[in-house]
Amino acid sequence: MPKDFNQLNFKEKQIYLDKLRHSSAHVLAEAVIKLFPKAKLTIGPPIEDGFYYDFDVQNAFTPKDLKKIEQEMRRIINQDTDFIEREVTRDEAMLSVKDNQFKIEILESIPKNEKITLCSHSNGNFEDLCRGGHVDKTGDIKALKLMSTSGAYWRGDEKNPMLQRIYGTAWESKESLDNYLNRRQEAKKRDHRKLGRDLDLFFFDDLSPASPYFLPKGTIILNELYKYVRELYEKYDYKEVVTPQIFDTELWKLSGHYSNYSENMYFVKQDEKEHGVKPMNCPAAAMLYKSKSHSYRDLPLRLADFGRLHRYERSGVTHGLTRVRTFTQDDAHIFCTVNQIGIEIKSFLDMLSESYKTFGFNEFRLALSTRPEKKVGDDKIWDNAESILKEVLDKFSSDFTIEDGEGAFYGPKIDVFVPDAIGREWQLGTIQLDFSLPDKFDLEYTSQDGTRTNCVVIHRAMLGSMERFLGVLIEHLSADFPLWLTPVQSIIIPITDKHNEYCNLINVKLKNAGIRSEIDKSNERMNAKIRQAQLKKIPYMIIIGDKELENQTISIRSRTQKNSDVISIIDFIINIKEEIKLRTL
RNA sequence: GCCUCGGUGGCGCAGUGGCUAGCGCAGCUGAUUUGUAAUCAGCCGGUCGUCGGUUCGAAUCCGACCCGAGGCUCCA
Repeated sequence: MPKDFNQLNFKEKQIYLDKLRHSSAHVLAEAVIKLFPKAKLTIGPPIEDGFYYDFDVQNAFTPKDLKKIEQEMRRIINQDTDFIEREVTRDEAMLSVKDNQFKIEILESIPKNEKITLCSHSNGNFEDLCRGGHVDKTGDIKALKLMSTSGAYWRGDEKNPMLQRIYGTAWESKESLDNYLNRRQEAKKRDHRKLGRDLDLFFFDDLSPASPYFLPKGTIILNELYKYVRELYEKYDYKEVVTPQIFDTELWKLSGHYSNYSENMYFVKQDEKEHGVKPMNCPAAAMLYKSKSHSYRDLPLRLADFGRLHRYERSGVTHGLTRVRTFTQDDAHIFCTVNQIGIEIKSFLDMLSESYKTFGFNEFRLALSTRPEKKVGDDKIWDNAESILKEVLDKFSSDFTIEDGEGAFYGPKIDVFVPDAIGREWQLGTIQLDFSLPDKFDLEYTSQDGTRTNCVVIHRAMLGSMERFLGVLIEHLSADFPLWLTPVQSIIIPITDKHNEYCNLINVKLKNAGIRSEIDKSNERMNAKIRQAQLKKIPYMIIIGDKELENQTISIRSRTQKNSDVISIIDFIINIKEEIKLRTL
């Protein structure tokens, strides 16, 4: 560690850690070569919190190998030799990697005018083609741990050979490493898959892989989410519709999904005809729009559809609630004129940030994706659309990224990303312009001058997949749901069973007030009941004993506050209803 | 899809060729009637992911398949 590491600012620390991790990757490479002389080196960059190195080897590394490799790395680090970079000619570099097709490929991809450097440590015993950027000595790697192995395709392309990757983490001090490992432990506790089971929210089963079953408690949360979105729809002037689930393949041929998306679709045969289960709502929305003729006066028309979607996802990519094969979205399609695009997008982003704030997602990332190579519509339309999106984004947020060429073939889009507990980012909201759908489905309106004009379609989802949103939300809140969302809002705990009757009375009052309340009449001591309630993350515990019965009061213990308040049932109901209504976080 | 690891009662785990496969939690029954995070006791529950093979004998070894976990363009 540089003496003044703690004096460095955030950016400088990052730069130092990158060097440290990149250096660690070199040490890893040396250790692997020493233990597995036939291994071929490929690339070994620093990543967030660590580094990896991809090797071309016969057999995959086992956990035992990992231990041995780590030991060898320790030895190299203890030797505390200097990292040395030297510039070489292209020919010299080529000679040094002549047996390694991967390095040759890398070398060939380096622009002609760029310098070529080799880096070494261990007194020159190990040398690797490398752009540079190391710590001074191997001994500067103060804390290190190999984390895992995995297969990884060369350059990430599954057509390429698969390499074996080793992930590691490296830090400037032992404390930082411990800190990091602790953080991972904590994040694991927030894993929505675990919490979902523990709190009886949902489960999965082999007979319908990657398809969640929502238990009553999970369903309450989902329904509260729908309810909230519907309230916003009211406010922002959307109309909700319900559309079919399964369509004659004709529709998917018309929409283009049959040729572009069929590998992600489920098909069923009935009456000698092929039908596709919908993976998206848009064709149905288009049919709905077409069911009557429209005037410019009808626009913008915002049609919301919570339709259930099915998408076949490859077996290796599904993940808890965040990547499933069947889900619903708070999906809507906005049919509008070209001139209305800007204002519609602005209004949507307003609604989106209003809702994200309600959930405590104060930091989300916006990404604008622009025209890809394969696209419909001429450049003029795209120029216009992209500049509208940029303009809205500029006004809306100082901080968004532009992903060139990442747009859908039918139009540019803005995606909203939110990180989960372990730092993985998930796309939640999205807003996409579509120049293709109106054309394919003849979505027209009669304009002021009586001519028929194609409208513009905007696809948009705010929370995105409701299932994914719930998954990310569970991790974000550690399942400490705000009162309005939580399945059981209060639990009444009688101290002995002679208090049961009074508890029944309170429960009826709470239920009449629309509060989701339960009584714990189990044959347990109060302490155990409190523990249960805490573990189930129930916001309010109502403790009832002799005192409460006598004074006709209740004792409140909240999940965050041990000390209980003794208040009247009326006051409690007033407070709790206010908290629900305001959707207090 | 591909690579590695894994799959034992509802959940979390132990058990690596040999007696009726264990433990904790949960569930059920009984006793206890207790003031802010676990009362005690008893009972129920498993063809060890599925199918096939090796073996006198398989949860344990081998193969296939299913499911899950961590990864699979953060570039010398």
